Amino acid sequence: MIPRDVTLGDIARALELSIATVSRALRDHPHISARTKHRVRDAAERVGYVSNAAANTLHRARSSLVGFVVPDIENEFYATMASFVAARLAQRGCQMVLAITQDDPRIELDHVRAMREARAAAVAVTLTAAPLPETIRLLAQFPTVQVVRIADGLAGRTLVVDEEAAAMMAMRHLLDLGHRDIAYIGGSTQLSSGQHRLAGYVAALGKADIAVESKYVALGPPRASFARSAMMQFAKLSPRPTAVIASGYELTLGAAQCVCDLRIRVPQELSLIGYGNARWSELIFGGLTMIALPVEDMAFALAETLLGYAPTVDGSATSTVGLDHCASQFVPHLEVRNSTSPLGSSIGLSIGHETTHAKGPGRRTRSPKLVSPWT
Amino acid sequence: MIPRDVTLGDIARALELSIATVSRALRDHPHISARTKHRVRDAAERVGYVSNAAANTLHRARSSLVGFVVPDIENEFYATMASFVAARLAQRGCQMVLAITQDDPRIELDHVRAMREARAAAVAVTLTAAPLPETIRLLAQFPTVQVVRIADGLAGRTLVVDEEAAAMMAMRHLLDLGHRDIAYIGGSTQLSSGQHRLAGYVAALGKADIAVESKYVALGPPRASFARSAMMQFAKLSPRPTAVIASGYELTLGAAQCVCDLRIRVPQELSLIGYGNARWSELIFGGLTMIALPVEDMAFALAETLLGYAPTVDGSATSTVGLDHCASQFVPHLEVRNSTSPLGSSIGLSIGHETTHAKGPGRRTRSPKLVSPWT
DNA sequence: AGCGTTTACGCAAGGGTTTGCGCATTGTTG
DNA sequence: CAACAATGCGCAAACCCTTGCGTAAACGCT
Repeated sequence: MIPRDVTLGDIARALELSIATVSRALRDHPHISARTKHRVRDAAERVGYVSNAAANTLHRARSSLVGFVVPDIENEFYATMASFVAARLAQRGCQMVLAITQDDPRIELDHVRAMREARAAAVAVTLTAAPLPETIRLLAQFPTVQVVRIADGLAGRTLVVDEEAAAMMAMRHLLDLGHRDIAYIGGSTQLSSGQHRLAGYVAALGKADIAVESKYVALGPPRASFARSAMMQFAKLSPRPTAVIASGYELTLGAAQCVCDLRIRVPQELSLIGYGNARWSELIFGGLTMIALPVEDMAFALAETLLGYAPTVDGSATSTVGLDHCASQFVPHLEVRNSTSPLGSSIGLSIGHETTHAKGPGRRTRSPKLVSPWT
Repeated sequence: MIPRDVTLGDIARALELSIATVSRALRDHPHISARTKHRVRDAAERVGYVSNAAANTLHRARSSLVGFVVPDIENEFYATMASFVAARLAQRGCQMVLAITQDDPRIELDHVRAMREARAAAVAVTLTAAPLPETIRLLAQFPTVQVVRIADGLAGRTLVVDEEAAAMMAMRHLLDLGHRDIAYIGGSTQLSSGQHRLAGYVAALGKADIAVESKYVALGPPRASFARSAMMQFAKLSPRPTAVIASGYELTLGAAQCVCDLRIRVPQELSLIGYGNARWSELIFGGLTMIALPVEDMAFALAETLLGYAPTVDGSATSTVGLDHCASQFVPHLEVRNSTSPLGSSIGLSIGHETTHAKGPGRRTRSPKLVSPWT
């Protein structure tokens, strides 16, 4: 710990070789004899040599770090993405550094600056609603890929979701079930994602010739607390909505909390659709119908893209191959479960509405058995 | 992007100053005139200078990076910890780099090695069940703090939970409710945490003069899938357990999944206690009784400890102050909700068992209102 | 023997920053 | 007025590694 780190020089001295030779031996340079390589590696192992990443970074003016800037790691979507991407990058000798902005532009800037200082090889970002100009300026200085949310004025690849289609899909499902009074809880329209999701909601209503009632639309920060209070408002409305779409992870959580607090029976009294890839979605309300994102595909695409930008450490050619396979725009699908039912069907759990756009196998959608096999 | 990064030298040349002066001006060194400082800062701003972290790290032989090695970021406990710690560290100019091991010792080693190469200032780890010797050797080379799980043979601070007390607390709750056939799903006893939790289970049974039935104990990898199959096994038992404790985040998730799949009614047919800080715990089964950890306290302690090791960037004295306030061993508490009920009370939701060890205000424990205010 | 080629290694530059020390210039005191 | 402190700044070393180029030996060939 306190003892100075062992350097190439130390090994060189011990073996009476030059630093250059030691360096090359460790990097498996062709022009070094097998015997020397062996001696060097052996010595390195013995003295516990560990290369100095800083010196490397300094030399080649860029590090092998890759940044991932997310608003919130407790959101399972980002957690999964981060997890997956980090694993993939690690395989190729890149470290992912995760930055959490809490949707605060100041914090965001600090993180981006830090990545810049670290000479990160590339960075993936899900920007805050109103990024500071400085943030954009800094981001422009390295290969950037924007995830989910996109800001204009920033070049580079983008990985987005067809939010509008997603929202329309959910709406279509509800409309098919006969719902007309459908409320919507969404993130701020300053977010590109929030904007498009709302657009989908509006478009779907338009198509069905239903007017958009502003009292049925709640837009705000993507926090559970906001969704909770929005839901409370809906509960007080006179022609009460018969269905609600919460279009965000936190928003879904908040809406669910409120529903639980108020002991609203789902789907008998209210059909509810959530958004995101929460693992708990199948556990509540006998299964919460969700707008689900293809996280794995997206994570794969993101990882490959980032690897394309990163310095190829192990010499393997920059495999841009994967990039062609994966799209830039991903389409979500609706996981129909039991939190949505035909309007007016107050007869316990509803059945027969699995004919919709659900792509995945419906096996996890539970049938309305009443007798538990447990007893 | 391609244009070479601007360096101190560039600024120096432009201003006809020496590099040293520019450096000092930016770091607010006392022996530089205000005028010069201003000129330098102005120029730096204008040309978009951003300091080279690698050069710094190289110079002072240690970076301002702090590592956090966790098994799984989708576990809300670690997500919250990471989130909190990262925020705190960022305030002090440290970057946290998150490493996810997936409980794989190989991956763990890779990450730890990378942190070593990056000359991280300190690292917090939640080790895998069987860390590679090399991993331990590397960890010994910097200030380490072990979180939740501890391995012997590794010095440094530890941040643990009184797992045994936690398990006993949960058991006590169930025993008080009249349960005798209590099953237990736990993580591998190779994990210090798994070991102590199990010890608590066993001890509580011993105190109550109940023999430990091996068929009621399932130990395995801390994965939801394991808990799920363990739960399946329990369901097949002849004297079926009337209560189950799942002692881990993933394990709780898995157990809950199984319960949902099997349509077991909770708490009427089975009392269930989970473990961790899942935000969804209040949403399922009308509220899942949980062994909850004081995450925030722990995160605070961790952050302060790490800051104590980190180089004080902004010159502020290494505030080891916080450290005295916070313990090394944290005591969990039981959040009693509605997934546990007295044995034999098949009368819907149970009431009146809020007299137990629940520390927090019981306000979120829902009363058995049957009529929803919604309708 | 002479020549070209391959193999094995060393020299030294360069990359950006920090910092101890030295050198002026200006201001202060005996 | 001399001695002295304070102020403001530059020189150069050090941090560790990579890599282009140079050198020297060994080898195969005519």
